[in-house]
Amino acid sequence: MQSPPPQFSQNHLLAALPPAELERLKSHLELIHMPLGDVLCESGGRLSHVYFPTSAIISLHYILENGSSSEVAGVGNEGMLGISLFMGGENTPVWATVQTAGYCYRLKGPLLLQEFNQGGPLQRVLLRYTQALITQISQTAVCNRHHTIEQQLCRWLLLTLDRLNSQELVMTQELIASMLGVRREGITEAAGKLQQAEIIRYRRGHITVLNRAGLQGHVCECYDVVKKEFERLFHDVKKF
Amino acid sequence: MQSPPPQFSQNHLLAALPPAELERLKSHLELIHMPLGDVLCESGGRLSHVYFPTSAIISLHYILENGSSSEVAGVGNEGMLGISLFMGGENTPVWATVQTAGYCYRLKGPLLLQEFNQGGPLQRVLLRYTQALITQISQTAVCNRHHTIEQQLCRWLLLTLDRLNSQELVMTQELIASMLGVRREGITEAAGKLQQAEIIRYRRGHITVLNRAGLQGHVCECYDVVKKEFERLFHDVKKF
DNA sequence: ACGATTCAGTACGTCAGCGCACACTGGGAA
DNA sequence: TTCCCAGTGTGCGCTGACGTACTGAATCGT
Repeated sequence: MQSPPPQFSQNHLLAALPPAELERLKSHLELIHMPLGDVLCESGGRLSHVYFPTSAIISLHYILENGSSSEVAGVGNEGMLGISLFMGGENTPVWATVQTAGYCYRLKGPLLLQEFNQGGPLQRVLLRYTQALITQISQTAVCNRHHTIEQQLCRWLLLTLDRLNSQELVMTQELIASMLGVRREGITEAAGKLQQAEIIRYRRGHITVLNRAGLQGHVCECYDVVKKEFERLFHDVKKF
Repeated sequence: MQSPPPQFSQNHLLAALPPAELERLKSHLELIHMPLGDVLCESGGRLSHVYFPTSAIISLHYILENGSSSEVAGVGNEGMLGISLFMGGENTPVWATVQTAGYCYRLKGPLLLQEFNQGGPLQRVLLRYTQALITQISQTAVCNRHHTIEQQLCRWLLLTLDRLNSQELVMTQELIASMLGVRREGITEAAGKLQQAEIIRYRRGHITVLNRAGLQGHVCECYDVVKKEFERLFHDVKKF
């Protein structure tokens, strides 16, 4: 993966901060590379930092006693990992793993908390993001109940595409299945249909999206709801 | 419904505030009765107030284009309705309806926002609650994917029981079905099993829980996760 | 007191997704 | 080049939940 050199502004939350605010944080923002599969946080584990992805994608999921699991939300360059640090609980039952290798900026927890408690623009941006995250998780809950695997796969692909600059994602069917909390065979079947429709191409751990509009034709409304909510919440964020 | 005269402290969030803080708010807290089925907020609608239930229970649910829906979380005396007012989005895609008639205290939105922005104990309590709500929604998402209707019914009953002082709830199977986002017949079947096991008794819109421990024997882990997370987050809240 | 209405129970056939088993194959490691 | 195996494609039978339709009974309004 030859990523271009990351810019602070690639992360939408950092980009939403007033220049002076960002400038003040810059010296504390540490750039790190996150390898695929890295576990950033286990259930109940404490995060030492908060992470602002630029090219990496982090998956938030819950794991059940019997070992099965589901992603409840993803975190890419539109967001951040570690809201529990400023929300007050310090940790949560969530697992956070690296779904797509790439870069993040990170900030030490205590420092972020201190900044958050100033109540300035950073606080407003982080709270807005948390609000958007709640929508994403809620929509996932409804989607899990009512929509087919194929629809959910499309949703997941579109959300992931939006976080990448590429049309190709490195991702096995097994991995996607564990994200969505379904069988690997279920993904094989759904992906097969999309492949026949020439919407995607699958090649041993590499998915290439040939026709983004095609995906949008198969996706459930959940994608749009989440997308629009993020736009709504961050469209005018600078005004505050 | 002859509820006992509500006390501020019946709502756990109000109870978690330092006495001085609560005292200051008291004159603005308006007690209102909420009838069953009342719609407090439609998708994208703006709330004029935030609500702190004492005996009422509010259901948060998402409605899909095809009309089907699912509850993503419930709000009883452990919580509040209206987090979007201080999180910054002002509204969300959520619907809020009264699931169990009863009393709430409410506070005008702008006033709450002003208090929240002081950054004091109220802010900390509200953010902690939001964090707990996220856990509840996330667990619902996973539960929707992996657990049977019967398990989910038990979870829902237990969560509802915890918010009431009574062992009897006024609730048709149809209504429960729409909460869980399943068919009414699915609830009939699951409730039938629980009834045969003498765990509950069903009588035209009235459920009586005969054996709470029995419910806990049939419930999935999701109930405990949510319960414990609330306890953890509010156990030491006074310290802050 | 009685009819209307709402609610619970039952019985189909159908289907999406599951669990399991196994066969194939592309591509990296030696 | 060859081997090996992770990743993918299939084919079962099974089951939980769905859609639909209908019955019976309890409660409410008049």
